[in-house]
Amino acid sequence: MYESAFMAPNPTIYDIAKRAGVGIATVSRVLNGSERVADATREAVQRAMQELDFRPNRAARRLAVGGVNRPRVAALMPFFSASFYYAVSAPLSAGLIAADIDLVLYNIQDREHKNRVLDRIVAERACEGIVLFSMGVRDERIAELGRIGIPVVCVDYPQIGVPALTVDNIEAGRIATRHLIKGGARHVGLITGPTVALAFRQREEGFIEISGAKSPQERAETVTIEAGRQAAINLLDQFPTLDALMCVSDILAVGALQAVRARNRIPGDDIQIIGFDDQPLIDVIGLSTIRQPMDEFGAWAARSMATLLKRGKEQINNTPTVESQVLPIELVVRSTTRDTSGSAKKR
Amino acid sequence: MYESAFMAPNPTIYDIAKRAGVGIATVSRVLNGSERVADATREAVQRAMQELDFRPNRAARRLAVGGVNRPRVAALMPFFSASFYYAVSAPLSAGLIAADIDLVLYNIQDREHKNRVLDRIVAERACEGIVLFSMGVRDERIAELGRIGIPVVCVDYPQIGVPALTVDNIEAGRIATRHLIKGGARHVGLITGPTVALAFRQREEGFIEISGAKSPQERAETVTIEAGRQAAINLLDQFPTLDALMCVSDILAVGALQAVRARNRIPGDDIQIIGFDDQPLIDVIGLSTIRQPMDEFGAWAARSMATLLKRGKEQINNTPTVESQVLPIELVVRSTTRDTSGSAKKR
DNA sequence: GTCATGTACGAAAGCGCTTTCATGGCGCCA
DNA sequence: TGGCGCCATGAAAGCGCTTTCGTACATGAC
Repeated sequence: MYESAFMAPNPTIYDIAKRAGVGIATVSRVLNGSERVADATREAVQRAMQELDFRPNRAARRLAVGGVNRPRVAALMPFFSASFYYAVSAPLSAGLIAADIDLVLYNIQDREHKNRVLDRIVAERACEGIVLFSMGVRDERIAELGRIGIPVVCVDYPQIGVPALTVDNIEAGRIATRHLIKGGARHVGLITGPTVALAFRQREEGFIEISGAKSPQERAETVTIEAGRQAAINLLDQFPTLDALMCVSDILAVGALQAVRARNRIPGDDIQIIGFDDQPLIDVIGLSTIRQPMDEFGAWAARSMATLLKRGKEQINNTPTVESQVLPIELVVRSTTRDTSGSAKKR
Repeated sequence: MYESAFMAPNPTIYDIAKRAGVGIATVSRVLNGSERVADATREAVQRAMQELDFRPNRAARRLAVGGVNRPRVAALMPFFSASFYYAVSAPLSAGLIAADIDLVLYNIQDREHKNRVLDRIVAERACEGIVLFSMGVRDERIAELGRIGIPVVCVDYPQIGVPALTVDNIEAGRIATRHLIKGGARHVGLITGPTVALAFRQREEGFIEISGAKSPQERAETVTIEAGRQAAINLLDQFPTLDALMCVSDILAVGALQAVRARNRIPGDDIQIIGFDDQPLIDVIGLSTIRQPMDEFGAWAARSMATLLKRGKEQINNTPTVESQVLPIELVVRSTTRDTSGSAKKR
């Protein structure tokens, strides 16, 4: 396991009782702040607890008090994607609360971290369900989750044998690229993001499909405005004829926007820029983008989990009750691209 | 308690075993996907589970498997404040993960919801610690939390007897208002937000202190761009001489910005606008604002919790080890106000 | 000094599950 | 046909805590 350095087994109330020379009932009373304990005794117990670095076992406690067995689902989401974070987790949280399910949130930092978290969840039976956002998972683990009856759903990432909600990111990449070209672009460039995210890789794929593999591209290693700006600067300086930029995320696009302005070029006029997601505030910035329904991601995950948890037994019977879905995306034309087709939504 | 309608006590594996005519060990094996069960038996057990709507008790399970006793802290944060949400919970989550503490997130919808959640946490010993964001709590409950040894910290909201991290929102309100006046404003208006948030009320208070109680004001009932826009429209139409707007949140200010433009007035020129928080992307929008260090809010909460949990025993001894702090705020002048004092930060 | 009253505390019985260990039935080889 | 081993299964022992119940002792009234 991946536990703290010194695996000294936690002391129990028996250890405390022995050390303090009292019975376990008394230790328990001290633990729960009961009045009916002599001061001297209480102090002795507290000293013992301190010396042994005692910390009560929550599971045992709950078992004993008979606390309600409220289900708990773990949401694993990548740390890098700020845009996702709020838009998705707010409705997720709201939906789960409505279904009386607790949400344990894990901001996954990297692949190794993800594996650790999953291992723990399995080993400790820490949660009744798992929502995976925008990431890959080793199949064996998923299988194991299924075997011990922990339902899993994926969002923004397909996983065999698991209900998933996704959008067609390849198509989204195509649409964005075509839009730029229809708007008159002759030389389009790509700013892409960390390869961990399948969505980014797929948007990239759609882009290349339309614009050709030799189109200039730059990869931002983080999804930040600064990284987007830097990538755009590189691209712009290296390829002066560039007249359009597709960025695989709005945040990167905002950085690109700044870079373009810094180079005294006019966004939407002599150079087009498009992003992805349509995250909050992007509209007021005026960035054209491909919208994906991020709040629906969260809401769907909450609904699906509630369903799966409710009929946990059918799940055991291999009768999945939640279907995978592919949500439509939408081109949103604002001021950083030229609107050519009358069909595109103008905002 | 606040449990599901029909409080039929959950069936246990004994009930299942009896119904299926097997021993509890077999039920357990089925539950854990063990191979060593005859198909017929497995099916019988599954049927019984289904019929009785069995769902395993997590606490018992964890007790039995001896899962590690990783501490768990609950974060209660209000639903309305999108700006807060990401900026604060990302570093909180990161900090807690680093300390190997699980984060259970509750998006609090209203006062009643908050009370319910707190009651449950106390009754079920669901968490080892609690972080309260931007909200009020009945004192008795806080006291009770202390008695059973659950540490509490507050962020963006002071609470007697609890370490808290706050900013001086009254002073922030004063600073913003003075800045507008120094920039030449003769007639300043206020757009404030839901009264649940103490921070809003305090910024309002600072505003009134400087500008006088009879200054025009409008209250947005939600913290959304649209609500801010509407409030600004009302104000602008009702008071044509208004030449500055203080909005208690950036989001409201963005709405106000749109309203101002819609009325063909020039932000930063014939009408100044200032917001609060300096949330992500606000800089690229160019809004002047009072920055509060939101990521420090989350980081502090994580650090404090880790400390408090580590020395849970001193806590019992009433030796608090975490001190309350008041963080400095900062005026950030951008394009929607006039920069008069050379001291203000220009971005 | 006796008896009622109270108070501090320990023994022990669970809470619902996992897991080890023992058992009985069965197929298989000699 | 006897003996062997294997497999499915049940009995029972915990996991660490809370809580009831009863005991021992101290206190007060008479």
